[in-house]
Amino acid sequence: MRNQAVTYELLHVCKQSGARRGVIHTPHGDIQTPIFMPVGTQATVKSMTPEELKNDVKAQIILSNTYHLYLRPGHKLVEEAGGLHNFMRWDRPILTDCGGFQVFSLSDLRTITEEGVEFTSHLDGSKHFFSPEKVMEIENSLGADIIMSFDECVKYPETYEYTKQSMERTARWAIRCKEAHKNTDKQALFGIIQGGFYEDLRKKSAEDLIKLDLPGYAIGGISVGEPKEEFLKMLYYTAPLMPENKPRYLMGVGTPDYLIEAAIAGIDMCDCVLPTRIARNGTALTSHGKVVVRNQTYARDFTPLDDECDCYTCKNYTRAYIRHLVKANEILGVRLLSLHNLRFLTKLMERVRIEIENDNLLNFRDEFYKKYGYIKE
RNA sequence: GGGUAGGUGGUCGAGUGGUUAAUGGCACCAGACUGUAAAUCUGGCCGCGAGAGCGUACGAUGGUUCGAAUCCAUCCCUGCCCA
Repeated sequence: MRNQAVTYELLHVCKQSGARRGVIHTPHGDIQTPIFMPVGTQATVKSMTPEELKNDVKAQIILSNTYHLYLRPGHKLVEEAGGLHNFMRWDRPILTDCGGFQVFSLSDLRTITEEGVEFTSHLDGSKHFFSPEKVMEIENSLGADIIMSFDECVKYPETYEYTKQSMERTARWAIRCKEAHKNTDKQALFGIIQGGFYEDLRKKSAEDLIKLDLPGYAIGGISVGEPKEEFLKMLYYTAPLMPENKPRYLMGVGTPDYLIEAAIAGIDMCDCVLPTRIARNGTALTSHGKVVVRNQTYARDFTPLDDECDCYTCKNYTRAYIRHLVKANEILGVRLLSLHNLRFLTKLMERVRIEIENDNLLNFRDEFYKKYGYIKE
């Protein structure tokens, strides 16, 4: 094997749950896993500075997005700026998503063929074409430590036939991505397992991609609106199909319960926009469940968002004050809530890592669910 | 004192004889949000009722009319202009 940009080191397997405790080595430092990765689509985790992400959230790696940075400001510009790390002043690892999710969610603006995807810019209506080769060119310019191969994220529900066709095409695109990817010593290309909610397709997708011997693998196309039991079924089916000696990434997962389940299934990395999005919409994640702090019940609540949280927001501000900021449409409200929600999830994963080391993750899950207010599955 | 423009639901503001419990914005109340076209979107927002519906409402009072927030009279109040 050539000198790989990214490698995985397994430290411990939880005897109770089978969850993995590990380290991912990258050109911009190590990542302790399992981990939650904040999303910074447009080269910024909305409203957060890199210092806040490092010192307060304690984020080890963040995501950014091929589709959005290609359209604006343009990947060549980012390259000129010295790459994404330099451009946004983030010196820890970055992962860029390939735009496959945008291909899926902006579906009325695109046409998919074997060659690639023609789409219309949501910014100015201009026509563009993404092929696997083009996506690699962009991701190479951006320079993230981990880059995702170009895939199609199929919606839920979708027919067996279409899902099969799409999954096979995604596998063919992965081959082309691997061939087109230039900076293998600096950037690790991860493959994305698709196959919708059909076990045989998931299995086939995993097999096809594993043959490519990529440095890491992701599960895509779940957590797209399906019931939780469907999600869990696919998660627990697919994760064990993935190589044990490489990072396993579950894309787009986000809620505390899903993150814990992902760890138990043997997943190392998750990302989600949820904490920052619901922050902007006036909601906090807490150890006692979701708190819609914008609601009137908190108008005179002079306690922190979460009494167990160690974040800057919780150490300094009350629910009443944050509610006031949110109601008054003050930027600080968005920032304080974003910071808290992100810290809540990174802290949750810190705890998950400890519980794995202590072979106690299942007990922790039950405790967490009880306190959070989830009904145990 | 004279002239003039006005007084509409929490607020701003449409409506100028019937399809008006009354457009819209804001405020307010709640819900949603999972590889970010999201500081967004959806619903509610006079009272009672599960509902059909009933009751009350467009400054006040009195009228015209089958029917008035809309027309008439008087009164009250507000802005501006002139003395």
